[in-house]
Amino acid sequence: MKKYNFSEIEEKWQKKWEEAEIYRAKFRSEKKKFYVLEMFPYTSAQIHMGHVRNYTIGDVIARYKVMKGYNVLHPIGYDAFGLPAENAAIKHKVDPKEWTYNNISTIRRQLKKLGLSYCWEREVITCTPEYYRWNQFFFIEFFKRGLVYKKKSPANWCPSCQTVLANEQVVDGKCWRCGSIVEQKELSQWFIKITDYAEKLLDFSGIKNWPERVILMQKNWIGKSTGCEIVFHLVEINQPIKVFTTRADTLFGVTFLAISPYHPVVSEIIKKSPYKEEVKKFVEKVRKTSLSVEDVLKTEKEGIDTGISAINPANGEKVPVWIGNYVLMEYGTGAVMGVPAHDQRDFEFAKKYNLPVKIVIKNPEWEKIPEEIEAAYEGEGIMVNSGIFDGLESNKGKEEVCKWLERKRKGKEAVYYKLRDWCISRQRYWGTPIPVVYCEKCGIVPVKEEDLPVKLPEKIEITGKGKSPLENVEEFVKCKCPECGRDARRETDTMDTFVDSSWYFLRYASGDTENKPFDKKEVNYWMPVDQYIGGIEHAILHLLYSRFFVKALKDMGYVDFDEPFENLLCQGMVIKDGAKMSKSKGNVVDPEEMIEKYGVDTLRLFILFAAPPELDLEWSEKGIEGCWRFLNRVWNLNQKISEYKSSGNGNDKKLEILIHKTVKGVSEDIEKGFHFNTAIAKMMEFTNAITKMINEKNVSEIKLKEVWSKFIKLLYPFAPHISEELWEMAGNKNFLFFEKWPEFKEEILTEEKVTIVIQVNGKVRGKIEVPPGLKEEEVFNLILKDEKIARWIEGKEIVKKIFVPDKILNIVVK
RNA sequence: GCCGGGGUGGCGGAAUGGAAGACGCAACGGACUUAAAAUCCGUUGGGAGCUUGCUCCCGUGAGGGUUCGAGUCCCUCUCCCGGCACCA
Repeated sequence: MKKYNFSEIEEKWQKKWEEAEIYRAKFRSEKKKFYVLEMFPYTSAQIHMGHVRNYTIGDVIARYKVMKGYNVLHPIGYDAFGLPAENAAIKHKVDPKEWTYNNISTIRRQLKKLGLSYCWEREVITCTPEYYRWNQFFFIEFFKRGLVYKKKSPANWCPSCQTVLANEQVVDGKCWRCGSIVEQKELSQWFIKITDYAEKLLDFSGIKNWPERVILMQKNWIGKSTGCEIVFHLVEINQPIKVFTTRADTLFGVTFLAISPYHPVVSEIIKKSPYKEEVKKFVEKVRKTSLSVEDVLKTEKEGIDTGISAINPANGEKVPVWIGNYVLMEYGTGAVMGVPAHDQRDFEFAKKYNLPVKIVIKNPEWEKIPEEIEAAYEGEGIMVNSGIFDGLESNKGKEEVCKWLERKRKGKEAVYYKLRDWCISRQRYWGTPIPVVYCEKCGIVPVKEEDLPVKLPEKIEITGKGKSPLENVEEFVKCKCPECGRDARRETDTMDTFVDSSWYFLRYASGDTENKPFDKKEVNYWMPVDQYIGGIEHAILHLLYSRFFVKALKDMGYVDFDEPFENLLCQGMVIKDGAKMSKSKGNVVDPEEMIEKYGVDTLRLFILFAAPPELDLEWSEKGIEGCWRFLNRVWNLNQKISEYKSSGNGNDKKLEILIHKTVKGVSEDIEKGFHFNTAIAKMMEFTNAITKMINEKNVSEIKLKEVWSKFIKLLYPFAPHISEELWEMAGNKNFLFFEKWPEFKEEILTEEKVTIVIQVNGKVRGKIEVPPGLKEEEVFNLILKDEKIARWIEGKEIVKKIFVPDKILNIVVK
């Protein structure tokens, strides 16, 4: 008997598939399409098990959908710009481009080894001028419509390296390379106005099936809150100041105002404050401290009395104005009303500085208003000490106070979002140059469309010192103003790589990309992506930015749909010994080694079988051996079947039911939630059962061969190489890829016999084999003859019987 | 703190409110072999009983509830994982 020689088989079919170009996607408007997409790999390293899992899931779906008759698009590309290339350049003196392309060729070779059904002709590499040119094009389109703008914003700055650091390069508030304390430095940076789309991004009605948690995470990230904008009056400065609150019902409990050290009015306050020096010192101190997340949390609430006072518009009361380090400038109005009795932060602040606590909402659990409280009461209640609003429910009070203020022109209803504009400036080399020119006369001028792309200069020196590597490239910086033609300077910031990944899926979906970002007609045909697959780590940024891009492009008339990804599957991590695979833990399993040892089909099968896609997958060498054994059994069974001779046909019907059951099970497992693990289990059950039947020699060879060829088709999306080989061995000349997925008939599934479970008082007391479709009475009469069951009913009063046809009979006795 | 998700054999994991533990791994027994590996055939949640292949009891984090019947639905608690977090 010939042994299962996986390496020979896999090499053979990968070559044949490539030669026949079977995966090339074609635009065919009359055919129903299916777009399967996996998040493209970052070109910083080799392929790891996480990628194998991601791409295998996509590949099964793609192959299955083709067999189901869809016109499938299944592309791949490389996320090729970004920091790692530049870091490698600094560390090992290699050219970022060379480094990136080396990695790409490794990754491409690995992907091909995995036997994935990609349309390679559509490969996208984001660091090519052919691609990033369109990043620049869209930037300018956005610019024209006021969707990009420049503003000062703090950036992480390492004073020793003299460079800007990305958030991930700041470790414990220190520079990852030299360990100096990272400072915040105000830099003028480019922003995309994603906040204009906050409301549209909160609308998920165009999405069919995303994990609930991803939608939730996006909603929280956007963070819409409806409340009231209230105008206080600053007495000594004689100007108004706005605060935002979601609890206008607590307005009468305000005992101070707290404003952010970054608030524009601070300079005015310093001028008028009786404690000028102290206030100035405090503000400077706060502004110096690092803004990293951990630090902010650790920082204790601190503030300083400015000596300035404000008038509460509700009751004309004068309250002190403080500057507080806990007031964010980036959210709301940069100033908050302090209500210690009903806000825990304000409470802590008030306790620390001995500010009064005034209760204006009565907790229903209180019998009377307490003299003192130990914590703020943030719940609902009845309004007290609130003038005309006394006795009103706080819930209603929120709106009533707001309306009342509106009539007095001292406030209005307002909506605020946590979402901030998207900073796309990177003071880095390896990215898309921002296509803008600075002219002394004309100011900020976008590069003309016909002059795109603004090419990234090659072979430049990257030291990691100084602001941006591009600033030192004279030929790049020096240019002419597109408007007036005078000497001008080029922008040296490059774009965030999230810009690249916000529309790559549109580029894939376009056959013709010669002189345009994509072909509208083709993109409208293929899009939206029917199934997107990737890691949960992109739940917010990448997915939100892509949604924004598509919505903005729709508004600009480039596309006709408004969601990029209709269905999303977030696959779990591949872990070993309970931890994510990583070099530092030394628990990495190299996919290529596994392919060498067991073959791709076995690797794919194991990775699909070991856990459902959305759960973490524990790597197990023993587990992969189990899948290896399964494929060998399939291989050996195939030989047995090809040599099988028998005239018996007693089990033909049973075999027919078995294959229909398997087809149904596998199809449904794929359809509802991609339960590949149970689909594979069903195929294993099938082979176990068919083995027995072959040994019994009671099936006809015609039936056996017919059923077996259906099974090979089921196996194909999971283990395509071996399936294709078996298919050919059976004498077929065509590729399995173009075969129709087997169908099942429900009526064949009605078996000759069903097992009815007999329960007495809900406990299983027996089971009987009967022909299907028996009535309750018939079943009951049968069990009376069955001693084992009957003795549980004997001498008891039958209260009632519950009967589920062909399934269960439960007899309730007393 | 807030918001999600989840606790099922020795392990990975199955179970439209209807036989808990499919399938795989590990383990054990047997066949083949001089022997081992590989392969094939069995057994395998825990406990008790005897006539040794059958009977009964217990069992899905803990406690309660709904139901003829709960891993599944409801309530309380507990532990684990993930996200967010001075967002006014």
